[in-house]
Amino acid sequence: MTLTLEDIAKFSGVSRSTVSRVINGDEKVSEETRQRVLNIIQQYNFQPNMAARRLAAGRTNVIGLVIPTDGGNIFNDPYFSSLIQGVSAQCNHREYSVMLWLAEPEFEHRMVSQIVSNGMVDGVVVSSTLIDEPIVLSLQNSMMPFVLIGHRPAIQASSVDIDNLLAAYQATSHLINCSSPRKRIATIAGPQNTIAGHDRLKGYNLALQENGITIDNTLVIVGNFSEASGYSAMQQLLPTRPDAVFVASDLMAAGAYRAIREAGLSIPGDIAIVGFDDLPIATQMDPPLSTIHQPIQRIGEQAVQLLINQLQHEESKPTHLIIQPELILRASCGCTNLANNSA
Amino acid sequence: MTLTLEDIAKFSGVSRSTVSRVINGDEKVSEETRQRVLNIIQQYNFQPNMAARRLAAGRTNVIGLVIPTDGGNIFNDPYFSSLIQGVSAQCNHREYSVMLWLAEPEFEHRMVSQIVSNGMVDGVVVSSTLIDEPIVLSLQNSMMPFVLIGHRPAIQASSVDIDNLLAAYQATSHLINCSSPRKRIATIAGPQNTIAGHDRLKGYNLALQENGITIDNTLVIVGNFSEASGYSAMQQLLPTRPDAVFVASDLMAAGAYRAIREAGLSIPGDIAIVGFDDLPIATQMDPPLSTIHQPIQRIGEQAVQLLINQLQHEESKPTHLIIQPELILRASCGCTNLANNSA
DNA sequence: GTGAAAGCGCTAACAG
DNA sequence: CTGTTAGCGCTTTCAC
Repeated sequence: MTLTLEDIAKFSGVSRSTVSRVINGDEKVSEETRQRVLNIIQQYNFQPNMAARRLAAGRTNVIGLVIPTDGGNIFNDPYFSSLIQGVSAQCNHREYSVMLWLAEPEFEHRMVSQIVSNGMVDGVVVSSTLIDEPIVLSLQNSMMPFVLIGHRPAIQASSVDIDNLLAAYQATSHLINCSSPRKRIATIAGPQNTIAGHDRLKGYNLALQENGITIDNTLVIVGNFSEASGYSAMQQLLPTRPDAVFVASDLMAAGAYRAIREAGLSIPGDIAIVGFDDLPIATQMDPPLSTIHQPIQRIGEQAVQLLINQLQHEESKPTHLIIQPELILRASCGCTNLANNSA
Repeated sequence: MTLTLEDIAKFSGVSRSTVSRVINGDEKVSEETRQRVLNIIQQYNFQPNMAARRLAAGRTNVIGLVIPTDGGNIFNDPYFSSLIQGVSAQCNHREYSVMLWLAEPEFEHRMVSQIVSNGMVDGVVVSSTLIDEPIVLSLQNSMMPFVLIGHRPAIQASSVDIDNLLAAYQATSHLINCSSPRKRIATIAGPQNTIAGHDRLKGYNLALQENGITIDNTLVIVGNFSEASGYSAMQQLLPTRPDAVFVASDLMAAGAYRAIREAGLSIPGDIAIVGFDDLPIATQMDPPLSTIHQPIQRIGEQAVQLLINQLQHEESKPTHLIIQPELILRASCGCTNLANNSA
């Protein structure tokens, strides 16, 4: 039923190899032959069989996207959706397909051996949120090319990430110095076993230090990036009477809003807030949330680009893309300078 | 470097065929041989090469998940995230992998021919939101087994879906008859070229009819399921002074809340609301949103089950799973009977 | 129960 | 520039 190279060869009066050459863009085919074959291919809408191709050439034109789920319902956070979308879009452009692995811990072991040794993909993009991600280590020990989303200095692989530390530093500094300056700057941090959570807290600390503010541990609550955790973190924070909070994710900021509203306080009047991520909800919050913009989709796209370049050029030395953060000022920080506003 | 069947055969002192039999669970292998081979396999953590397997057997143990994106940034809606998660989880359990195709319209054609003819997947799950989804038609004309998410009576394929019409009927009826009954029942409907949008509007109409309320077209505004469209739809609705609104998605309900709040009206005091989807945000809205629960993740899982059963048993007649809706009563409908409450 | 042998559809030397 | 020839690693008759 489905056609093979052989059939196309027969139809166009050449050998199988020539058809293969045409398909793979080999230079050494006369223009005339090429056109003839191309026509036939198009006419029959011929698609070479991936499995055979893989077997013969060791290449699948498929990349894997690995997202560790850590047991949590990671998908309440649009972060991963955007990532998937970016990865997928770039793959479409480059004529690659994407194999998605949501790495539930229980299947992790089987998944890793699959990924690295059964030849389904040419390489993988790994969303490496945890500082100590076992999958990343396994990958490191394999021959499988991969690129990380999330910077991991210790790992010998390309990566793309936002500068979390700098971003948090800027956000916190802004709270301290903007036109509606604050004194008691709290933070709702992310989990400290994640790179982002860790670095963002470091950025917060740095900003306080540089502005001569001593760090008060009662003003630091660690959440888990979710709305619910932001809510309860804010409840814990309220008795300490902060007048500003740097929140390490927009989702947690939404939770903080809820707690503040319930306490009958106003934003930014009583408490100024700056978030992190610039999710779509940030513009719809009341008041609209000042936050750090993360071009998540672009990050996904760039990870794929790095990976494909690496696959095609056999480049050996890792590239590290660090994306510069951008602070988006809206109403929640009480800043009146809205030059940089958006939406 | 990586092992082959041949290697395992050598190590265990049998032939390649026997190893293959063991791996594929063929009965005709002596228990003793089986154990010996199994041990070696485990010891070396051997993974059979998928490409070779596919080529020889015509089976990949990979299913495709196709999500048409219609150009929109579909991923603001957690619906698709949950779907992906459900599909992925079930595939993990059944030892399948999932190939994800976000069908951007521009790549649709190429994607479809890939899907159906290059043998990367054994079958596909398609999220069929549009009534007239071209991909579904192409699939229909191919030999590729597939199951639909979203009911399509005209299509000869298994499907799983919620009973949108009944759900909308129940939601609307509740608004009319609950302990805080209403008269001017409006609706913010979904796009009428989607199955869900269409059926939910039908359910709304049916409920009005059955309760002897004449349908007033000024009380019907069509949105596109997004927060923003819910917001502007509600703005259009406000001048018509509805006292209740059935909103065809929770995201739109969030937008409606925003418009109502800005207009200085209260929920459910001035306007009662019932949403649709029961997204995580529903419980966090203020007041918590009464809505129709959709077990999206389960729907994804069941679609995979249907597909895999079909693949393994060569079943021919399509199965249609219709999931019964469940109305979750929270505070937004003004109903005091909170027996059914959640979260 | 087990092994030998014939491909699955393609790519990649190697000749010419 | 093009055709011939070996496989890639596995499954699956078909003998034994």
